[in-house]
Amino acid sequence: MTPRQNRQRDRGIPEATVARLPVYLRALTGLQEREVATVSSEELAAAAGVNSAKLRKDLSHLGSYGTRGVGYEVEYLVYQISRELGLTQDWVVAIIGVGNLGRALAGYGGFASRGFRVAGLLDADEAIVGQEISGKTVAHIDRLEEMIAEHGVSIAVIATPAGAAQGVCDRVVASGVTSVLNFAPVVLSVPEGVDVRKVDLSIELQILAFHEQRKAGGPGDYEPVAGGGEDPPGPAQYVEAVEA
Amino acid sequence: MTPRQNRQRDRGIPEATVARLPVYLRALTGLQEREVATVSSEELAAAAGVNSAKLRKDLSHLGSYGTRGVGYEVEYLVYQISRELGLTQDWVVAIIGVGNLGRALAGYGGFASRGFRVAGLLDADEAIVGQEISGKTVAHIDRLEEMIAEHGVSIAVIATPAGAAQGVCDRVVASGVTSVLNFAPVVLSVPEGVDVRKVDLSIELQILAFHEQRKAGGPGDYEPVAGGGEDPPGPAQYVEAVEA
DNA sequence: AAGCCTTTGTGAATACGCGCACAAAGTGGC
DNA sequence: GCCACTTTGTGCGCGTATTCACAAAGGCTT
Repeated sequence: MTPRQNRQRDRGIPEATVARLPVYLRALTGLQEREVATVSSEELAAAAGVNSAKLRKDLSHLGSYGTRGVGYEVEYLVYQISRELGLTQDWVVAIIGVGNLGRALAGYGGFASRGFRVAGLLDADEAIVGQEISGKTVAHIDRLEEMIAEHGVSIAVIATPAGAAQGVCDRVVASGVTSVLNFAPVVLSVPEGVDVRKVDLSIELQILAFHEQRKAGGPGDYEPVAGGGEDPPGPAQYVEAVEA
Repeated sequence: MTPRQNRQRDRGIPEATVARLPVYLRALTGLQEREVATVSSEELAAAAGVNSAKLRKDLSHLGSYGTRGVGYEVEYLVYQISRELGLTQDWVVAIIGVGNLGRALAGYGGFASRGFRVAGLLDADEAIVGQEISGKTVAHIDRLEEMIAEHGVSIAVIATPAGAAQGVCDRVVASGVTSVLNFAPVVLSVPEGVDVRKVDLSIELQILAFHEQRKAGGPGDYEPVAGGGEDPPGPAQYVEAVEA
């Protein structure tokens, strides 16, 4: 991802900071529910699982919203972060692909609670079209463009099989959508100016497996290839290992 | 040190590299299906959506597996990456929390296809216990420790409501699990040596909203203080703070 | 075998993110 | 009003990640 030129003022909030703001926000709303009025960077950092200096630096990118000697006013900070993240306005979301995952997403409470409104569910499978899921009727994918225009969809959630994802992506982008959340296990290619974020369960598991393996002693406890001397194993031999 | 550290199965593979290896692996298996025998770093990088120099450097951490002037042999590279990630062995997974998301996870094909075996599904809800989901019968959460020990679970997937997640996490960690994939919207605290990865749909959407908002002109070009249209949360206090 | 062409592997430069440590700023007590 | 105490905001150094650019290495052709 390119560090896009951010000409807007001094609003160059680091990407790493942006990624943490939602975490802070969640911790803060938790405090709000417990009616805590103010919180120190130390406390909030602990709740968010980060270093307190990092938290202060992150917040300093939004402005100077703390009070030295006291801390941050919870409610005020919630509002500032929400505004920075764009959560003070509503975002219209379309979920494309109503398989197991799409269904789970449609029923996910975390959407509505933060200003994300699911305008519609779409699928190509005639057997699914027409079904009612979480209070919404599944529409046919043919009506994708229509729905995007009609409801003003600005974020598309792609939960289709891998093979259909790029095609769907092209269509939503052609319809003017510039933000895509992709659950399909493919790398989507999009034109400049379109943001894609990817969630991939399989990749997360593989990363965990790597660390788990390392804890257990790393790869090559056994040498998987004969003649494991100093040279890298030749290409011819591993095939047996793989197919064995 | 010689430029070629033979057997540089250096445990110091950068985290950023590890996170990309599964992406390369997926691109490679795609090539395998199309029966492509060799691939250049340029082509593979394009398929994985990264810079080719980065790809080469990533692969160089695993060893010197390419041929200059030719590229990488697809099948060989698939094997090497799989081995490095620990996918040449089976990993036993337990899914805790069988709501919408847990159900979707249970049926997710990406698990089984990479050596992840779902040993069991667990839930606290008596109405769900006993149901059959994707060929597995849901067990009661009381049998968590028993199941972990019996099946040798090494990765726990937590898909419970937020409130239950930390408790479940403590229990799986106490049972010896050292890798956790957390879907619950909470920050889990775990002892040293336990890896936690988090997937949070809501956070991803919020990050997209931030960028979407910025594309549209950024937050609060005008001061979003009282009278500005929306009702900011909370009474009068922070309004003063804004203007002060 | 020699030369040309392609592509890898990597040194070097740059950018970025993190966390320490501390001065500045504000609060509360007396 | 002054002082002691708390906590923010940030300068700075360090380590990691990314990208460029090129020499080395291999194959292919003649």
